[in-house]
Amino acid sequence: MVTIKDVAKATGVAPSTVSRVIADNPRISAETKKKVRKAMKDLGYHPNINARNLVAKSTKAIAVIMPSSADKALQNPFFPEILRGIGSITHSMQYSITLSSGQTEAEIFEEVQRLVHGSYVDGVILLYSRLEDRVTSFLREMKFPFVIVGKPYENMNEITHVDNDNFVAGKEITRHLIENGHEKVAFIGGSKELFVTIDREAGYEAALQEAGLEVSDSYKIHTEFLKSGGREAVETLLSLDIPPTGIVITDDLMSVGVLSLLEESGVRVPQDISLVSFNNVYLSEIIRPALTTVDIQIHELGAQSAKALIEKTVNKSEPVKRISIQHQIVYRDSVSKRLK
Amino acid sequence: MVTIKDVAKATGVAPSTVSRVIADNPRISAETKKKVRKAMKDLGYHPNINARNLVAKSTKAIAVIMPSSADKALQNPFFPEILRGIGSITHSMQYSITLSSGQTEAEIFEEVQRLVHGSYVDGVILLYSRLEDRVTSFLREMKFPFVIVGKPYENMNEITHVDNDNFVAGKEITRHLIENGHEKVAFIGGSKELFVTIDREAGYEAALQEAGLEVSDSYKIHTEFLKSGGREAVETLLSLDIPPTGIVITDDLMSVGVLSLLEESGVRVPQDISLVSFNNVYLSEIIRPALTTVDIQIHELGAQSAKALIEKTVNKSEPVKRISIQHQIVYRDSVSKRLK
DNA sequence: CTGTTAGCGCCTTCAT
DNA sequence: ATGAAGGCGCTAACAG
Repeated sequence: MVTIKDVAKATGVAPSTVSRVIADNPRISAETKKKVRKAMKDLGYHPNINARNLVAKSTKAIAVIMPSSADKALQNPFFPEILRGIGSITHSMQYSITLSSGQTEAEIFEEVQRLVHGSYVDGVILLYSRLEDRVTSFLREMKFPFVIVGKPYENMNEITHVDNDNFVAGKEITRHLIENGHEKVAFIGGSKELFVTIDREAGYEAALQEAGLEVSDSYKIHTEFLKSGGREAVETLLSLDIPPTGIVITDDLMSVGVLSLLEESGVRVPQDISLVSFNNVYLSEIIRPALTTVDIQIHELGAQSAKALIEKTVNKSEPVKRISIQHQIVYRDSVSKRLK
Repeated sequence: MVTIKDVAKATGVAPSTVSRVIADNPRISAETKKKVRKAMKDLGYHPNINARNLVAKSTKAIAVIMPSSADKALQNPFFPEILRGIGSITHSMQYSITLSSGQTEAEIFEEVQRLVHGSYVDGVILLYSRLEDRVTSFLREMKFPFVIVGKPYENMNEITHVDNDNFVAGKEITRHLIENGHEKVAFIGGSKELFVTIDREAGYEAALQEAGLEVSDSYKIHTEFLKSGGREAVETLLSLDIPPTGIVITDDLMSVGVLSLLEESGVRVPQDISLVSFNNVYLSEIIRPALTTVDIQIHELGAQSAKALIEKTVNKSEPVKRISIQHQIVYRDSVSKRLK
C-alpha cells in the first residue's frame, strides 16, 4: 500500500505537505501541488479511509436499516428503488452506504448498536417505522443522527422524517373513483399498525364523507400480505349484498394479488370492479389491466432522506425536518366509468 | 467517546491488557478479565472500528455491487432477496455490507475503485456479470478478493462464482411442458447477452431435441423487459401459423407481463397456453394462475456468495470455487395437460 | 500474567 | 509556503 509518506519521499516534501495538497489547502504553491499530484498518480496513491476516519472522527458513511425480514414485504420492489434513491445522493457526496437487515427485530437492534458504537457510520436511515421501536429509542438516547422514511410513531416533531402525504393521496385517489361514478368503494390495506395504512385509509374515508357516501366497516379489509388470508377477505367482499364497484388498495403488489383473485372468480377489471392503488412500481405498468395508481416517488423519498441525514451529520444542530414528497396519480386502465 | 485508555485507567491496568481481554486472550487471569469487562460495561465502552481496522489492515466489511440502474431490472424482487441472503451470513460473522449502486457503468467503476483503494472493504460481490466489464478486470488486476453471482464471461475457472445450473434447470422445466403433452413450445428470454438467458435457452433447446421436437427460431424471443417491445413479440408469437401451446420464460416478472398480454388477447392460461418460468419470486405465488416456476434459491445464492467471499478474504490463497446452487421446480397452476 | 513501547496512515497544531 | 512533532484508538511485539 502506498501511503502519504511514499508520496512525500518521492516528491521530496514533508508528509504534511502532501496531506495539505490532498485537502487542497490554499497556502500550498501551485507548483508543489502539481508535483505532488503527479507523484500521487504515478505511485497510485489513494488515501486510507480508516486512518482518515480515525482522526476526523467521521466516516462519511450512513447506515440503511431495512425492516426485519419477517416482513415478507421485503420482496416489495419498493426497496431496491429507495436504495437507488439513497445511493444517488450518497454517491454524489462521496458517502458510502452500509446496509443492515436482519431476520428479527433483536438482530437488527444488535446490529445498529454495533454500527453506532463502533463508529461505523455517521448517521442512520430507518426504512420502517414501528411502534415502541427499540432502535428508534436507542438512536434518540444516543443523540445519533437518523431519519425515518415514513412517519414516526412518537415524538413526530422531534424526529426528522420524509414521507408522502398519504392522507391527501388516499383522498385524491378515492375521489377519482367517486368521480367516475363509483359509490360503493372498498378499501384493502396492510396491517393497521402501519401509518401508511392508517393515513391512506383516513384519506379514503374523508373522500367518501366529502361525497356524502357511507363509510362501512364491511368494506374495509386489513390483511398482512395476501395469501390465503387475503383470499378469503376478497371473497367475503364479493359476496356482500351490495358488493363494491371500486377498491382502493394500499400497495401495487397487493393489487396484483387482488386482481388475480378477482379474475379467477370471473370478475373483470375494470368492467365489473375498478381498482386503484399506490406506489407505481414497475409491475403496475406491465400487468393487465395496467394499474391506475399513485406515484409516491420512491426514488425521491430515498434521495431526500439521504440528503436530510447527511445535512444532519455534518451539522448536528440542523433543525428537525418533516419532508413531504409530492405524489401524483398515474391514470391507467384499472378504472372504468360507471353510469349511475 | 470512551476509549481503551479510560477503561484501563478505571481498572488500574494497562491499555494493552484491556485490548487483550477484548480479544479474549487466554493468558489474562480470569479475575482481571472480569474486572475489566465490568469497567467496559460500566463506562459503556465500545471498540472504535476505524482504529482497529487501521492496525488490522482489514475492515470486516464487504461491498455488494448492484448492476447499473440503467437496468430497469433493478426493480426485480431478486435483489432484496439476495441482499437478505448475503446479510444472513455477514451478520452472523459480524461483517458489514457496503452497498454500491450507480446510474451508469462509469459511476459504478469509480465507486468500486474508491472502495478498494481506500480500504473500505475486504472483498466485493458482483451482482451482475457483463462482457468486458471494467470492474471485473480491475478487481482481477488488483488481485482483490471478489465473487460473482452468476457466470463470469471470461476466465471462468479463475473467478469464484456462484450460480445455478441454468442449463439443467432450463432443460427440466421445458421437459415438464413436453411431458404434459406440449410439442410446440416457445421461449421468451431477456437480453441474449446475459448468460442466464443463454444457459436457460440452451437447456430449453436440449429438452426439445431430446424429445425429438423441432427447434424453431420463430419460437424464440428476446426482449429487454417487456413493455411495448415485448408486447409485439408476444403478438407475433400468437399469430404464427402454428402458435405455441407452451412458453418457457426466463423470469417471473416477465411472466407476469406475458400473462397479462395473453389474457388481454383472450388467450387463457393455462387452458390455451401453458407458462413456466424461473426464480420463484413471491409474486409468482400471488398471481393467478400461480406460476409453475423453478425456484433458484435466491437467498442461498446470496448466502453462499457471501460465505465464499469471506473465506477468500481471510485466506487469500483459498482456491477458486465454482459453486452451484440447487434448483427445484415448484409446480403450480400455469401448466395444463394437453391431449395429443 | 501484565506493562511498555512502537506504529498503523492520516491530519493538525506549532514552528519556521 | 512548508516542516516537524504529536496524537486519533487500537494492536502487537518485546520485556519482564
